[in-house]
Amino acid sequence: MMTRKEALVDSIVAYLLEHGLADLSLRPLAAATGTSARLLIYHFESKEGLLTEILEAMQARLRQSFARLLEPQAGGKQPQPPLKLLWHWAIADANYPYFKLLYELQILAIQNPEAYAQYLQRNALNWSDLILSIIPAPRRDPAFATLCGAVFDGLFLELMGTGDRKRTTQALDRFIRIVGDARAFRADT
Amino acid sequence: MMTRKEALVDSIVAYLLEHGLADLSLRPLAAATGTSARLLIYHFESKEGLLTEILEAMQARLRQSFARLLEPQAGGKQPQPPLKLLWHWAIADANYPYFKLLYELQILAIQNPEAYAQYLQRNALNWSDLILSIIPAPRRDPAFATLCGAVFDGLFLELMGTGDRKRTTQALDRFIRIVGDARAFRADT
DNA sequence: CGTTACATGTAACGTCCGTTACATGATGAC
DNA sequence: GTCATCATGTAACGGACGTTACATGTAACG
Repeated sequence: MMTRKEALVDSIVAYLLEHGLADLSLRPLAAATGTSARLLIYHFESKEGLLTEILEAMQARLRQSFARLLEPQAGGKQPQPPLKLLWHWAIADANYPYFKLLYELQILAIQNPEAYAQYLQRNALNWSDLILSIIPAPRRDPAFATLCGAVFDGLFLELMGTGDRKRTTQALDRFIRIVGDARAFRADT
Repeated sequence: MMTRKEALVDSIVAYLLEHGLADLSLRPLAAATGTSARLLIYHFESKEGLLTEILEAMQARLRQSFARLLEPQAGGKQPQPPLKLLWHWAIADANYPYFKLLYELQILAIQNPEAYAQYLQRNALNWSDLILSIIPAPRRDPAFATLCGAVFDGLFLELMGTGDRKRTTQALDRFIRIVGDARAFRADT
């Protein structure tokens, strides 16, 4: 059975995913989620507490989704390059809005750390570590890991700006092919 | 001779570069630039007008700086890969804050187009076109151009988050080397 | 000197913000 | 049935917001 608050968290998550963080304000949020500013404070102590809880809930959902991504690899699927696997997971309809929000948080924290950095610590997906972990060991040096993370971030940014899934995905494929072709990574050198 | 307003624009640009866009408010801005909210409205009509003018001024400065970057290539410098040239220009102390702000604007416009997209149109550096234009013609296909733009954006994002000029620059060098090595781009295939 | 245009100060308007005080339903325990 | 606990509604607080009304200073021009 779902408590009132859990249902509320669901609505708030949905609202934040749609409207972003920067202009969040309690009364419109309350109206959109069928409650009142009074009750938001009652359940979450403060706006800051609300954001903390909601961002934690989001992070938990993303982690769950990520775990689900890794499961079926035991099955007989043809193996995809890890970067491509990660990409299609991130741009899937179910996960895309979460990433959008986390990128917004990242930028807000850069420009206004006093206000937003506190949420970032809790919500560091630790993206670079995650990407590093899926890179085959022989290539696991800092420069290449940073590059892979940047390709991912940059393509996602481009996707958010243009909505062009096809072109961004092709660009990722190109990257993967170039890396595969590069002399520095081929066995015969 | 500098009019009062031109001097004011300078101060406001400096303030915005330091504090970002998302939480801009007239009274603190006025206090920091030695004027009053009353006068800001007087000179710029409205907050929206102020942002429009200031962002235009920023864009003009960046364009000037970019023009200065291209000039000395007539001289006897050793040619750098275009991406690397662009990168060192963008992360130079004088330009870095402008890029930071433009990335913030980009993200804000993605999450809240009603409020911010209007500024984006005027301030589209037309990044992808710019990057496309510096790519040698034989490689000028959409996927590769998108990839180069993404590498740039992603590395800049990483730089903003971590401040690690060295690692991000090394990652760019790695990208350039990988591209140079890739079979798909070598003459002997 | 008077006029005109630009520049500036003071104070307020109405609105929204996060938050709180206070009262009151609902629900289950004893 | 009473009592405690959770939940909720109404209304307001003090403050910040963008903006405006109104008066005043300043300076160049006739």
